[in-house]
Amino acid sequence: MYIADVYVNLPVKSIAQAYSYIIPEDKLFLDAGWRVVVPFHGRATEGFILNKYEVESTDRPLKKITDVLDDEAWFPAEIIKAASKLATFYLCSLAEIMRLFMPGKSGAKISCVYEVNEEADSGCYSDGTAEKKILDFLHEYGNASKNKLKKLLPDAPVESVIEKMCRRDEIRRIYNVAKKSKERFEKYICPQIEITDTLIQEKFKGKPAQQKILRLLKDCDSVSLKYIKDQGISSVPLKALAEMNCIKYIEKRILRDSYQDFECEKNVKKIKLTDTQGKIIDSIRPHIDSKQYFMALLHGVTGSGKTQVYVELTKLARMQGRQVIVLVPEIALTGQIVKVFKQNFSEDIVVIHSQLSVSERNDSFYRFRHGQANIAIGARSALFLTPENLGLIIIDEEQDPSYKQDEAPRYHARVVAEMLAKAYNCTLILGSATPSLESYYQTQLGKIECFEMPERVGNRPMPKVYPVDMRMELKRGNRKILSNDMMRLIRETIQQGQQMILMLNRRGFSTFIMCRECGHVIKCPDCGLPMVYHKANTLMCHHCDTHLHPPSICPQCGSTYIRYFGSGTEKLEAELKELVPEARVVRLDRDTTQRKFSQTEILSAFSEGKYDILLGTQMVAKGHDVPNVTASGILSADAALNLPDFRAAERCFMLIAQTAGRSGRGEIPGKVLVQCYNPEHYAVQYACEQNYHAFFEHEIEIRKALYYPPFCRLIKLTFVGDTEDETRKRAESLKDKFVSYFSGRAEQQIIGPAPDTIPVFRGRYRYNLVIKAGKYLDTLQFMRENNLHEDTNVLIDIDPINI
DNA sequence: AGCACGCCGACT
DNA sequence: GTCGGCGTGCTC
Repeated sequence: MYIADVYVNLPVKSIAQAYSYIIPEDKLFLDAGWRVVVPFHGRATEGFILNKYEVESTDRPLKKITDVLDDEAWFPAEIIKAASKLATFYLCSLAEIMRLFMPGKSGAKISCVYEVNEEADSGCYSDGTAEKKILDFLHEYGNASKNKLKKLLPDAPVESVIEKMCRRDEIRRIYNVAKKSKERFEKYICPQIEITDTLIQEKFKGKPAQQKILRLLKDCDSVSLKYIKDQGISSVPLKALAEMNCIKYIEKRILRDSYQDFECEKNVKKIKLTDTQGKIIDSIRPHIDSKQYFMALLHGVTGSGKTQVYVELTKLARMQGRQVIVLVPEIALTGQIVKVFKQNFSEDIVVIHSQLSVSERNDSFYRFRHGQANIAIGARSALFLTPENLGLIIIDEEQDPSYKQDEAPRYHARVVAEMLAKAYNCTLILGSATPSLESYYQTQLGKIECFEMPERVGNRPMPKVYPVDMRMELKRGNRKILSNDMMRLIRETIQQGQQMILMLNRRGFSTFIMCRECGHVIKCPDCGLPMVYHKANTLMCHHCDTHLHPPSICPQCGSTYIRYFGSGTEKLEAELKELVPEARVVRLDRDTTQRKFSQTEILSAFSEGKYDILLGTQMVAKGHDVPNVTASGILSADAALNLPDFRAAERCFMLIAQTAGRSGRGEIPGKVLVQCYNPEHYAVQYACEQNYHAFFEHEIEIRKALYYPPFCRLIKLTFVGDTEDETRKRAESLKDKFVSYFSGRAEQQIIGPAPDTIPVFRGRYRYNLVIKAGKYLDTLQFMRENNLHEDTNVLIDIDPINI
């Protein structure tokens, strides 16, 4: 008999291993890579076959594969190969990685109906019993879903009756892949009773979890199930409340984004390539044609026409009949690139983004899988399509931190793309105006090829960038967010009918509130970070999204002398309205874009000239192209410099360079003001000169001296535990093991333990160790020998974004 | 994900 | 000593 090892696709990390199933006689064609339906814990579950083998007999009874989902293997061999390398690299299970390549987070929707066994006789039950009614119903109608049976027998314990009848083989379950629904739904709960404080305290006394749920539901129509789970509440109390008819489960439709309806003019004028563009394309062409793995970095200043190079390279790959994946940091903010690709390739494109419904996502996966569309554009999840014949991967703005997934598995799109490119023998192009130090260093070592595009298209000048020393402003008595120079630039720009971008990298109104009497800062009750004041009279935690009402007296000393400090985009918006009332201002940050569509709406309204000033967080610095923007201002350029992170300077440089790059893309040269408190800092200076190479040379020396990436690989280990002492001790003991394991090898270092930036999260203490690995493979070996990857109280982050 | 088991505090 | 809430382990 043939056995298949199957990974199930359930959205839980804990199911990490493969389970064995018997391949039924009529499905012997099944092999590695096929998607199937298997019974798992009594339910039909989507899974895929990892491998297949023949055995004489099994040492324990195995279940059979119930159904097959596709007409061919879902996973090409290349993907299985790349995925197993990724699992090794990121020290996680293969199942976790493979799940990324399946559309739909919680697996294919599988419905289950019950059929009657023809031999079963309802005569052996007396009239009126549930068993008889079920059998009679099934004999008459053929099959029925569980819900139908429940409606038929509202008072009977239908589930347990069904269970018993299945065991007696009177009825059997039949699994079907559910019909595609057009919309995507999210589960919510909503209250069925009037919730009052007294009710919570009296009727639900001694049920803390249920009280917590009811408190969350008080004063609102519904709360998403995900939010409840995020509060650390298990499914048990939810079920209890539902059974008491206190709450009801509902499904809310998730609105779709507008991208599949993205229309654009088809007859574009033919673009003549510049010499630089032509030369680069000629150099890469042989690599694409050779069908060998090749990786290159395209370093082109803002406005140098990288997008056109992407288009030409895509054409080359398509001429070979091969497929292309284009990654952008955030699809809604980079409509430009989608537009250009649609103009060139129209029907051949699928756009992948997080707002797609399961069925839309399924369709996109399917179309790409079968070559009905051959170019995919999307955020990092577009890497997990399953192409037959991939020929080119492009990662635009490769330095962007959104390419790092911030939950397990914590992969970086660049690493995934490299593994895929190697497995498919295809070309990988990284593009950026300000490449990450890691990537640019690789080009210096000659490990990846580098193509430079130092000039803007049409010889347009780079914008002029000037620092503004805010210390001098303060001395002159200006305590506002906007300096006098900035005010002048804003007024001039508006008077000339041009547009401006203002970047302040903090949301909200005031960034922290403090008691002037005792110095107490209001902190988030859940994670201990300072709470940010937002205009709607709420305090928000930007980490875990907790909302509070601001206190009028200090919770520590009772003083009323509470003051609001720091400024965010909301305050800037208010200040602008007061100082430049004639300006039409629009704000772009996470708060204004919570509604679907609005990112694109705001950006297109701005580019149509409906607003004079676009202000916002770093969102405004991403790759959109508005020719009428002639000025930009950066208001908190060096705030990030004070953070204890080795990438602080790199971030500061990139923020300035990218915001500056948004201006002067049309005929009129751009002007940029950079407000800062450290204008003499090298990151600020080189950014104002827009001199990437000088910045790189300076920064790389510092990284080398302090032994940081790209000279080593960082691994962050977060220890989680119930008591502070025990957690720290476990971290310390691992540190000792590490030190003795690598006894004195200088290239293997370990720092810590130190409390995490969020020292206590949901009542659990968090301590970090940071490993600086000169030889990553050896460190991997060490972690595996100590079973760190199996320890649920240790979180592993390879190449963390912040430490 | 969601069911069954078993721990632990509240209450006869 | 028993009952019920709720976290946790397990799913071929």
